[in-house]
Amino acid sequence: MYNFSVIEKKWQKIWDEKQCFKVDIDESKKKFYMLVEFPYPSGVGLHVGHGRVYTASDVQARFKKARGYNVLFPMGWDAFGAPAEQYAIQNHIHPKEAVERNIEVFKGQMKSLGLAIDWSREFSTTDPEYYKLTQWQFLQFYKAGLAYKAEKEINWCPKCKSGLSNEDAQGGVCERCGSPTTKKLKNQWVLRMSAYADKLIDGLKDTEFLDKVKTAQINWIGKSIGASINFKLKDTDDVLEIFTTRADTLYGVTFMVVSPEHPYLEKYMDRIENKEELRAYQELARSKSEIERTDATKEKTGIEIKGLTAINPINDEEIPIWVSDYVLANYGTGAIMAVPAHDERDYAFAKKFNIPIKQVIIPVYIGNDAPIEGKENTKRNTVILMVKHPTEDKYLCVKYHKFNWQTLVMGGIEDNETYEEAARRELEEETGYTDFTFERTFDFMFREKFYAAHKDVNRTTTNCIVVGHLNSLEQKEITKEEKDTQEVVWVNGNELVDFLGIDTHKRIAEQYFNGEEAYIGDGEMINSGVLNDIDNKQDSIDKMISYLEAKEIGKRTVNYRLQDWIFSRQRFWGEPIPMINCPHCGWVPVNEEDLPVILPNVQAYEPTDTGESPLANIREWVETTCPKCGGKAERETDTMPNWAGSSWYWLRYMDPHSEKIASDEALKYWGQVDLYDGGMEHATRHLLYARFWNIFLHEQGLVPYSEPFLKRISHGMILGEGGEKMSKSKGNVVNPNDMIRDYGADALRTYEMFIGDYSKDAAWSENGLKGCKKFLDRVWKLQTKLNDNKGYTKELESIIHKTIKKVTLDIDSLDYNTAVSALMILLNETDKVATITKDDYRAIVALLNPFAPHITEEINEICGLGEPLYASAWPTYDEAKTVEATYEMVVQVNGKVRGKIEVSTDTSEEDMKKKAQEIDNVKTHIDGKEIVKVIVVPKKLVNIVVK
RNA sequence: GCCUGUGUGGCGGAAUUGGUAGACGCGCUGGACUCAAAAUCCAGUGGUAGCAAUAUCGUGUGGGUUCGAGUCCCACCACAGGCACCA
Repeated sequence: MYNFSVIEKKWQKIWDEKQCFKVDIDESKKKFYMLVEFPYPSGVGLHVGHGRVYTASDVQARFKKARGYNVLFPMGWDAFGAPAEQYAIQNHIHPKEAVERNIEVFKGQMKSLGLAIDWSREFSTTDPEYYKLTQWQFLQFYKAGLAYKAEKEINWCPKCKSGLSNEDAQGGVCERCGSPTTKKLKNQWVLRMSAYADKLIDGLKDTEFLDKVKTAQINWIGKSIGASINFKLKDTDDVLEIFTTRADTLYGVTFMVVSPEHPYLEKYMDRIENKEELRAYQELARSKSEIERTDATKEKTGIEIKGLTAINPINDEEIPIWVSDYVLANYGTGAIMAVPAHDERDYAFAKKFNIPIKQVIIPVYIGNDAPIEGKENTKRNTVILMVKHPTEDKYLCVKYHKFNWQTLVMGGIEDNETYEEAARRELEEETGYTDFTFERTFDFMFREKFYAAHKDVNRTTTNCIVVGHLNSLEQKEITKEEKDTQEVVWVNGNELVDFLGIDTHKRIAEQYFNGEEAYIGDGEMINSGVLNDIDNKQDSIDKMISYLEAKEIGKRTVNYRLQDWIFSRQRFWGEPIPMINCPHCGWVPVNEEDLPVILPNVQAYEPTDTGESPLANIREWVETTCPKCGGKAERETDTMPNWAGSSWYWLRYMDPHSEKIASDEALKYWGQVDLYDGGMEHATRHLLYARFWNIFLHEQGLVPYSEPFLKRISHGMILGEGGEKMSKSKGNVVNPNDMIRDYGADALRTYEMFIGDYSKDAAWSENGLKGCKKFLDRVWKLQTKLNDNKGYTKELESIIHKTIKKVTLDIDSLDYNTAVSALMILLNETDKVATITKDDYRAIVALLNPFAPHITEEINEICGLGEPLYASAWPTYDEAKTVEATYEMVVQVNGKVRGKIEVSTDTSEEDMKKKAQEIDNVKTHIDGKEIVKVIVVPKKLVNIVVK
């Protein structure tokens, strides 16, 4: 047979020595920039999952190269940050050494996979020449006013002893170690990313990111349009500013809520009567982890502030102020107007603390008998009664004889009557019961529009639901008229919903048993002054905001969930932030010609307990002179987050030895990344940071494109044989080195492409890998079948053209698995012929080359099939020749397959119909039946419809 | 709770976008070669009934549209991922 290990090493050496994949700017060719996320060189080496991603990128790169593109396919190392540092701490070596060692391992593994990488462009984010430019770019942010130092409540990981950005603390969990994060007040460098929120949303239009990636970004940015409204603080000159998307509900405000961190609490502490209680609550909130605090399912907590109230600017009502941690300090203004009737959270809070609920939007339902157009409409206020039986779990209903209605007791409210009075009167009139105890009314009323058949008019009722119970079943005599029209029925609680015949009454029963909910839907405005009678949300919001703006008590405002980027880390292994703190001049940037600020050698690089970077202990490094006044000054000791180096690395590949980010020529030629492959976990971190960074560079005139990446795809994971995630503890980790040793890189690559849909997870199967090895062995063995004929073998011609077409289109659309399968089909066809030509063989190895580059080059060379494949053009196909002379025509009767027949491809529709009906089995299904119609799909099928 | 996805043989997965469901591979069964095993090669392989031709059921569940539905529409179920008190 053949020794794949020898062949693979041979070709890897040739590619290296001849620099086959080294690229330069070539204006005569179209460029293609294939980028795959560069790895953190950790100590464990590559995973078979990496193998899948790098192979797919490599297939793409080799394919595009063969198609005539000038392909940039680079690789580098994202070596600052946690993985390298942790490896170093655990193994007691300097991170720099650890990184060098790990890079060697990674690079060796990539080479043994046979990747067509241009290694002349390799760099590491930890190279001083590279991080010099990272620091330089930070200074550009600083000079543009987009980097600032601020005392901020930030996410803090107690285990890593470092601050984290919002993106690094998603879900209240540290991105590095998984511990729950807390909040800490720290002086931090921050990048003003929030100012780019709209640009980050708009820019997505110019990209071809996967929809789920776009959605994730848009959700993370969390744009919401609303209004900010100023509530006067009573007896002060201050206003409490709030943000709301529901300005339409301003009349429904019954309390305010501020976050425990709100500055007014400190400012007015002297006036607050329940200081002790407030302090205790603030302390409680602070001590909680972010997960505990933001758990939406937990019960709401809070306290009312005594001695401080607000004034509703729309109606001058005095409104109590509460403190609760369900209001977040870092969103909006850290304060809200609470409208319990129309917000779930406010409703839950009001219910718990017995705060009044004021409905300002009333839902409108169309009754079971819809209003009839043209009939007179009358309006009525009504009460509907939920009356409980004195001793049993039964509820009072009435059954109307005439109209077959089954309802709760109900009736109109007369002038000057309270709900309770109306309820008592109706109860007595309709049922004779008098011994009634009133409990409450529902929080929400509703309107119903319907046709009242008994009066022949349309009605609009405004309904209040009264809840109470009877103490005894004593009944007064009721009028004959009432008796004749209806009958009193007691219905069991569990049968009530089914018993009631009207949707609105069913709903009442459901709400009675399950509890009411805040009404957040559309409806008609009530109790709302200037807004009354508007019947939809959006109009109400618009009208209210215009009104507020006219009166200068509020304005239209946009709010974002996206926060500024916390850019300081209290770690050793990162880019030093090139800033100097001078007692006279304040923060002064390091002179650009003094860059890079080199990361010094230290004895201890473990994080400190003081919340300071380990760099702070190196006095000779910290102590420096002020670039401005020359006096004594100190360096910033915090370092950059590990996302800094990855926020511009794709630009560096374009020209990795430039003094600048890259030369203008290179930036212009390579432009945007055409295809960027990476994990979904970066959709809202790296991808957002990188886009922000690039948009900024573009605005500074430093790069030609605003959006860095044209197309972003994401790949599925490789799972263990059982379908679970590979992990050491499960013992199901597959080491790519072992697979390469046992089956060869070509087999591993082919299998990883064949394993399944590239965008989806797939379970590893060593038998599957063996199958692909077998396939390559069979391709190898075709050598024995070579003849001296020219061109394609006649019997194979059509399938070869078809396969070229299929593989070409499939690689273009990233359907690698079906491309491999098409090649397997082609191979199976070659088994059916006695001998093949060199041209047949050349086509097969050329198509297979991106997947299995070593073995195909070897076959190509020893059989003398042509130029080396790495330097050859992709095979072409003739569309006309992809069509075969005959096809199998399918015949259906009533949509069921009843026969198949081989016919010539140029058979006319008439002949198709005729031939279809000649098939014996078709005849048996249509004999004696009437043919209704015959459907013909050219070159495919005939369907005979019979009755 | 909300937003994305995804549900197809024993397994990984195909299906030209409404036209033969299960391509291709794995596994399994039988056979050839071998003293034997491995490797290799050949044949078969969704369920049920049948010697067979063939019939019938079958793409998470239940409805619907259509000559024809894995594919389209409605409702539901399950799983995965993301977000989650964002006012």
